[in-house]
Amino acid sequence: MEKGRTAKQLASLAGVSVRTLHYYEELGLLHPARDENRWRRYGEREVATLRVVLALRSCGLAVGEVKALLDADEPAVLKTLAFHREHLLTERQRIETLLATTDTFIRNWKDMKNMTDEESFELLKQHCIERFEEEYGEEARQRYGAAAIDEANERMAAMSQQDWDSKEALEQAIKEKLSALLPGGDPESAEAAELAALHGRWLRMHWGEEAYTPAAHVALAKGYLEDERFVSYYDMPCGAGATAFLAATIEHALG
Amino acid sequence: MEKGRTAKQLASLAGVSVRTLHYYEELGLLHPARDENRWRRYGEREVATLRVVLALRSCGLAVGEVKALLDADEPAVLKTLAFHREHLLTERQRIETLLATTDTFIRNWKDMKNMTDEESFELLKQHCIERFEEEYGEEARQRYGAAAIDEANERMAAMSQQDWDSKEALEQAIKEKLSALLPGGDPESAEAAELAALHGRWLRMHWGEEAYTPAAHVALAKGYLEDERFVSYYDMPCGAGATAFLAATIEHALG
DNA sequence: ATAACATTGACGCCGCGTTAGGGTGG
DNA sequence: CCCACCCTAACGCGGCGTCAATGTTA
Repeated sequence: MEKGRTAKQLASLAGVSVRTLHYYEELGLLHPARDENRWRRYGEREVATLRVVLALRSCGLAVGEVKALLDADEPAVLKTLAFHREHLLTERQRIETLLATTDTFIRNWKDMKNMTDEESFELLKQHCIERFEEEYGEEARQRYGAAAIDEANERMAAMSQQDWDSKEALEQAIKEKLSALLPGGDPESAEAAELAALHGRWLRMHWGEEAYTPAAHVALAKGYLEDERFVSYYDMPCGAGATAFLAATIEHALG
Repeated sequence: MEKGRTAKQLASLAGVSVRTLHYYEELGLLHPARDENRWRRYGEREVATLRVVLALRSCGLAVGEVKALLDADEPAVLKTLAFHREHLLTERQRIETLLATTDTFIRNWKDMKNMTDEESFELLKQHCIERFEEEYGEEARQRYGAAAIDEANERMAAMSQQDWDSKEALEQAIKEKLSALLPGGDPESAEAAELAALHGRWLRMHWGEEAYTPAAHVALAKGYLEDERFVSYYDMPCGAGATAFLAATIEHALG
């Protein structure tokens, strides 16, 4: 009889499976000793670590995040927990939306069959808003404030089919002009000023005429450069440096 | 220019990726025609189908469930949606619990380090309750009523460490006796009556002394046989037919 | 020629559950 | 000899995203 608990012993003590212990070890959360037959032996330190891990998991944190917290100090832990709390609130909101949608379909399933283009267009917009939220939501809220994003979303949801089409066309036109100007182009040329104007029209569709100011436009463009996902939104289809070029263009035209 | 939309056209029309269209086709949800170059051509029928698929997906239904609903009649659809709604309610409750747990840890993270055995024991019980809910929750609520299950969970959460240990010991003893008696044993023997008595003690720990009646005990045992997960709970560790033997034992001793 | 489409095929993500195949302890 | 435990290695799930390699159209 060696020192320390075996896998099964710790597993039933902690209420998890042996596989879970192995998995946590694979990811570097646990480091049990081994006896002469390579059997894992969990000492008091591992038991304590596992307790912390399970406690943090019970908040819904991902295992990777828990790993990062194991060696973190208190402020870092609190920051992660607060961040995670926001995530949970978003999740709850998502569930609420799913419930509402489900209830709608339960109430009148017949309408599904004759769903008009109009109704399915609403779904499409909803879909796009959700995609944005998933991809950029958190960053955008931190950078521009939750109220601004919520308002932009509402504005999008209120768009007519025509509005929508011209928004898409505008995005297409911006990318095409950007692609055309990027190789060796001058951000201070007249062509570039047109590009900035196109982007301004696009922005006004999202923010509304009243909320738009040239200064805010320039600030937004600078903000783009600080988030790689925003950067890749233009760089990926138009080429490396596209976002920087666009930002320079806007700053020269409006700054 | 052939008839019907190409993949990209339908994708941007519907607001999903081309990969998604391919995936739905793999699973048999869509069946686009092919032109002479094997390019997919989506006709009006596929567009309509996709609309239904996305609508049902927007309720949070799994793709497999959506597939099953494509050829289903209205009552079947409504039944699935109602079932799904219950699932969403459970999910929401889960998020609420995670939020509460997270808030607790945010309020006093220091206590984590000195978490006593007592507190981590509470977590263990919570954990076990959740595992039960995931595995048997829905079936059990349908069979025995939500109130009974909720009460059993509360009773479990209120158990002391001693109660818990004796509950575990009891489960162990039941399985051992069942394993011993199963090969050729007689459900009407005195040994078998002891087995039924052990199971009765276990049940009283879950239901409480007042709620227990021999008749309900017998009914429960019969209920075991109608859910394969309950059956395998005893059959898997003790051998095939263990649950049936246990039920026969209980019925003879108490019926 | 170039770019923007199209095709099939396959890996990756997360958190384990679940075999499979072979050793060890009591 | 048996059984309960130990080990490693690997696939599987869901819903696609994301290459990769190759062909087609404008």
